[in-house]
Amino acid sequence: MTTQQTQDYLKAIYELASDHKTVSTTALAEHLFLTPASVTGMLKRLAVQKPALVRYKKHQGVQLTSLGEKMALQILRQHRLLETYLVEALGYSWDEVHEEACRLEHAISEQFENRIDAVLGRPQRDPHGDPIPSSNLEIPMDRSRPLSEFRPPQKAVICRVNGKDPALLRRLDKLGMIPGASITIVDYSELDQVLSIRIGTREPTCSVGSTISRQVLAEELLEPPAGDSQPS
Amino acid sequence: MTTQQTQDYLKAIYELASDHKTVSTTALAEHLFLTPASVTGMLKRLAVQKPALVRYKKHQGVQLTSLGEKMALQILRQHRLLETYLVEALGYSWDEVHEEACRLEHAISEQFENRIDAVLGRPQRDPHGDPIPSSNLEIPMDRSRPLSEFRPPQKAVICRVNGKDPALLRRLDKLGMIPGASITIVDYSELDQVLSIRIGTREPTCSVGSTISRQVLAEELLEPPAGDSQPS
DNA sequence: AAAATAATTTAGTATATACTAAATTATTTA
DNA sequence: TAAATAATTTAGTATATACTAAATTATTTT
Ligand SMILES: [Mn+2]
Ligand SMILES: [Mn+2]
Ligand SMILES: [Mn+2]
Ligand SMILES: [Mn+2]
Repeated sequence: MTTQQTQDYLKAIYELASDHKTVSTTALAEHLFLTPASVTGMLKRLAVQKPALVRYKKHQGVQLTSLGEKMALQILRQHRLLETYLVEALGYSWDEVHEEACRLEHAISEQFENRIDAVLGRPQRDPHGDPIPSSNLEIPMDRSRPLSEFRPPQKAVICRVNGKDPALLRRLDKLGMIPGASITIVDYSELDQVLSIRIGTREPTCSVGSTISRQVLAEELLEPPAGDSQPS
Repeated sequence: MTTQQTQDYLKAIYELASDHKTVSTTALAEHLFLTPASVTGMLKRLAVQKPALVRYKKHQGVQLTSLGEKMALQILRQHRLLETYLVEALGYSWDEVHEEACRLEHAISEQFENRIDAVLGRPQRDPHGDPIPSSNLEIPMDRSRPLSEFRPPQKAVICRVNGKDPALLRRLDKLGMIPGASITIVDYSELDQVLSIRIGTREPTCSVGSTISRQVLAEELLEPPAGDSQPS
């Protein structure tokens, strides 16, 4: 049987390994709120078991094997479906779902997964805009970038929010910086990296430091060179 | 923190101790599919921890302390609310819910409990007719008896079904022997303890052995001595 | 009540997972 | 490149929980 710990480790490795980069012991330890020593121990176990879930060589970080990645995607699917269900069906707010989903994801059956997927109408994104792996574990990659890389006068659409800190999420919700929102970068201060952003057509604009702007991902909206038709 | 094991032990002790009788090591072991030796070990731990969850003396079985009973009722509430939710909101059948609920009950938060309780309209009974402890952990006791104790020509209303064996539950469902059904005992065979029962006004009657009749609880329906008004 | 049987406990072991402190290896700085 | 710093691993320990085999205690039969 695959334990809760195993599942959370695999998920964490997947999340930290953008593309297929190697993940360091320390990064994992921080993400999971464990000591590096504990992580080393666990990684060895994951690497040694048959079939192996990770590739691990001392001092060189870990990677998921393809089985490990499958399992990570499966649990990620469960996590994100659950988050979506909690919001859509049970009235949770988006800052309350992470913890609950992180416990439930280890307890639900395939049947449960299928039922909530069906009730929700096979959603593609969770409340934070993160893509939900399909039932055959395919996951669409978008070309979003952190808001911190945008500069005036770019326009963009917010597409997802990293990080699960409830305070951050509540703040973003209050500002209206939620997935789907259209924004315009109106100013940037080099000195303190504060971005001034117009959300929709709202006034006044709001200002966010890099702590926030690094956590919010957006896709650039290219201004049509001429004409006034709606962009598709 | 109180672990999943602790919660399942407490629930099992509660369920096996009808009234407040003492529960034997062996009975617990059977109920939990563990060896008696393992149970002894766990009971010692539960008895010794501060505050104690059970009272335990060698060779004399266990009882819940009042804290242990509170915790058992809390987890029982979660179990039964979940079972109800799975049936009502997610389309499970009553033979599919036990296992799922027995995993989920350890993973949900108070918030989750409150939400499903609200969505369901504060149900009093789970799909098997078992009473759901209220949020302040009060549980109504009914005066139902096993069907095996009934004799012709008694009439009764089925009020709950013990046991979680899916095969039994599917059988009962097919027969129409579900909580709420009115029945009449039409025959009893001393030799093999088979009861013939009319369910509602259905024909033909059905016959059940003691394996089934011991698991089905019913409340006797006293025939009004005269008149044809509806009994309240 | 002795013998037989059943129930229960003890002793010793195993696994998964976490921790701390110390040792080692890798990377950066001077 | 040597020293300083950072990252990682090793070694040793702890906890919760389960198991098996053997020992003990309780109950039932003769
Ligand atoms: Mn988790
Ligand atoms: Mn999410
Ligand atoms: Mn359970
Ligand atoms: Mn039930």
